[in-house]
Amino acid sequence: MSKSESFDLKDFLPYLLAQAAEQTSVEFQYFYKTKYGMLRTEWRVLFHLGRYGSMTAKEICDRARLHKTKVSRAVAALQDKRFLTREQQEKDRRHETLGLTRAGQLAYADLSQAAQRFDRKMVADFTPEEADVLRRCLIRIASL
Amino acid sequence: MSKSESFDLKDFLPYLLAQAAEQTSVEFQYFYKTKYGMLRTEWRVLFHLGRYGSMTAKEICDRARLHKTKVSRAVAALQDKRFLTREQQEKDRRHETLGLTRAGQLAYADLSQAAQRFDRKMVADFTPEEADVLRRCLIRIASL
DNA sequence: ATATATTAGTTGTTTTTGTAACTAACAAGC
DNA sequence: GCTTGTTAGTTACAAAAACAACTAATATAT
Repeated sequence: MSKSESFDLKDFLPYLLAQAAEQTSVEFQYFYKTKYGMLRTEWRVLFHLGRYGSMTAKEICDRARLHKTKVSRAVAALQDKRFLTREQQEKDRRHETLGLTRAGQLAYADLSQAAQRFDRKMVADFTPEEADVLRRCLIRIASL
Repeated sequence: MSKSESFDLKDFLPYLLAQAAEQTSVEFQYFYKTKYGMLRTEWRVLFHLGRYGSMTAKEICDRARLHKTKVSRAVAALQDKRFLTREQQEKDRRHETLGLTRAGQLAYADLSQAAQRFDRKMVADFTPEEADVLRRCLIRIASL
């Protein structure tokens, strides 16, 4: 049997990663999409503001590795939902400081707790060693 | 420090999976997109036909866990590129058997070898044990 | 035999994403 | 000052994905 015949998509890491990511993404969507009508980028932006406090869109782009147009649209959507407010900075009016409203903070608290429970539940399927290896491998791959 | 404050997106498995999948996907795109002008679904369909031989669109849907509209459009695109041909089955004219042309087989050979090299290069960043755990974890997560 | 349900596959419409071009504000060089 | 360049953010348009509705062929039940 030649090498090319024995090779299978099921062994191909990019394929496995895509399938695994898709699977968990669909499951976790229940929390931000069904409950809050958010898109994935919106949840990520909300998370960054909730976790690290007020910051500008640019800072979110850098920290979350998200393109500025995605962030721009997510911010607009979150503002529509009354989850965040913008405030233009006086000394440099190009910057606007983004901050969560009370409703935004509540959504963050709810979602981040759901995320923690979700994560713990996923990890529970593996031994601590496996979970540790998995996490480290993913971090390494993601930061190439 | 409360639990919710110590929790970070960077520790959240669905996030890590998405980032890792995105990263490898972008890299591997060079082969099927830049070289052959294919979309990801097209490459997957091509792969299934190249690897397992002629079959119907439905069989590809089932094996590749792909929605029928995606497969339908990928098949049409691959046909436009002269990579596959369709043949209606006589005993049930709803089915059409899809098969690769010579050009399709060459593209498959090229891409599947590129995939193998890509995979080996990724795995080389890890110990055999790590790679093994990673693969097994991903398979488990993907098949939930 | 004919009405009903299924199945394979396609097409159309709406969302979402990606990319590039744009505006507004500031900074630097001369 | 006034060009030129940069940066933050938005907008507009094109590519792609998601979802629903559709056609055609066959199978099933009465």
